[in-house]
Amino acid sequence: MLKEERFRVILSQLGQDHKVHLAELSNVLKVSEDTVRRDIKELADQGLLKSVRGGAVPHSPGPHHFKDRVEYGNEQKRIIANKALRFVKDGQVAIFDGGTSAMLIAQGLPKDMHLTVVTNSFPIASILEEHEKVEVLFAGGRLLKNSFVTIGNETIQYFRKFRADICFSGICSIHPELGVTGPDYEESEVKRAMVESSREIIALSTVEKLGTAEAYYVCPTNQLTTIITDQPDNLDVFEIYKSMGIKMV
Amino acid sequence: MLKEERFRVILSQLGQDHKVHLAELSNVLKVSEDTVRRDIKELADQGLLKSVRGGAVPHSPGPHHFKDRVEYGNEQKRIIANKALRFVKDGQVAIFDGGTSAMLIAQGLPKDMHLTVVTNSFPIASILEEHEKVEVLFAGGRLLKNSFVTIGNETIQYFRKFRADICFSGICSIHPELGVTGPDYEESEVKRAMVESSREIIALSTVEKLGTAEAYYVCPTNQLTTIITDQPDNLDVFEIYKSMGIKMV
DNA sequence: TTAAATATTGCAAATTATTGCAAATAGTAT
DNA sequence: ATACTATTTGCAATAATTTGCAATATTTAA
Repeated sequence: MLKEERFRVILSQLGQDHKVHLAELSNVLKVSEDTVRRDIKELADQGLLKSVRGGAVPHSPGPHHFKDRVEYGNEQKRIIANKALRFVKDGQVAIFDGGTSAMLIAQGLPKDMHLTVVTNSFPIASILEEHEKVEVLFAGGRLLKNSFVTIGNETIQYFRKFRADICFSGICSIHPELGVTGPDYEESEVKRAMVESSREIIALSTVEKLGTAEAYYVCPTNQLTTIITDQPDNLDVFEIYKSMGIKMV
Repeated sequence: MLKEERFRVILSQLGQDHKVHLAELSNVLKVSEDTVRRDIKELADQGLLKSVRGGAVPHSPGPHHFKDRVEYGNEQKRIIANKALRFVKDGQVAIFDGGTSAMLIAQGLPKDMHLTVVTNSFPIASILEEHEKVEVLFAGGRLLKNSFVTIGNETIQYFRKFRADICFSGICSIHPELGVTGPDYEESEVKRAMVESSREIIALSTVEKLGTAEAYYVCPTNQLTTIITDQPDNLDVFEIYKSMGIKMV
């Protein structure tokens, strides 16, 4: 088999799956992983792909570039996302935060739903590319590289300009008296801006986070409209929140 | 068997399989591998195919759906990017626009260079993820989905907040009297904001774009500091720009 | 932190290219 | 047809490239 044939296979699979693995290619092409590695290096030098540990990804970041970073395996979050989808209605303005839960919601949105989404998350913007009727308004700011979200004062100011119908905010700690809190100062500040810019606030959490608190304050608990967890809606721990007028799902 | 007949067979098989192997052809054509090699060399000289180790592949290689990626390897733009890299200095604040030229520059930046990059392009932000010492400030705004850049008033306002050292702006039309112009209204507006926020402005263009004009105005030509093209710096057409105090590279 | 997975490097074997050359072939003018 | 020349072909020696392997780093995940 010619080297060029291997190149074709590699690029072709990359075009299809948006990623290739060394071991897999080694099997398919019947050559050693070393050779595949060398092939990938050569293609990378030509700018045709980007070599990464264990394989390669497309070099020009297309629609799927950020999506592929997500772990979709988490069943809890998937349950939460499915529950959350019921709350979005056609024509709304929605704020999505940068967590993986919100990402799964975006992923699950009907392709023909008309929506305006305000977000500070590259992955979410990337996912919504395929949703033709969704207009994406992206919050500028300083880029947090590992998580691909923007933060900082600019981001906050951007969210403040909106009055959204609904806001999906990922897992923070929620405590009846201590309020909603998060582990990172700047991200918590951004979350507050999101929450304060929205009429309806859907908190996405797991039961373990209920009744706990962390260092940085986001908002009072009674500001939440709904708390979505991965559990049935009739747990005892939910009572205190229900009594505060929060819908538990 | 005539040489021409062999040529026919080779090209025919190439059209069918997108590849030919020396050993295989040697069998089919009943001639030595050396002869096949020489045949292929001759066809390659005529530009009818591309000779590779062990055989040959079509001259414009690869399936068509990779055209966009192949365009990435565009030699012209690579030349331009290499020239442009000399202008970036450690510690600067740089504005990058959303074109592929600017993308190639970002890609070529030394991994250890300390830099602040302001951009409205997802791909550029993504490329710069690996550059640990580069801080990325991302301009918010309405997301243009197909090209993954933000545009609109918000984007413009974001750029206006900066006073950058250097700005890399991709191919627009450049005319001595009519100024710098572009084919899209909103993108041209954003480009203007970028240009007006920077001390030094490096225009990335090809010689064909020089002396032409399009519908939407970006800035006066003499506002440009440098024009980088894929050609040597001593062309006659460059004189008019040099006389305006613009550095031609 | 350790343990596992992946990368890098150097190297020898296998494959393919290149070169020079002599024999075979084809073309041409007598 | 013959002699002559130019081209083509196959072969052999040599050079270059590619490939897989093993030993050694390096990175990642737990």
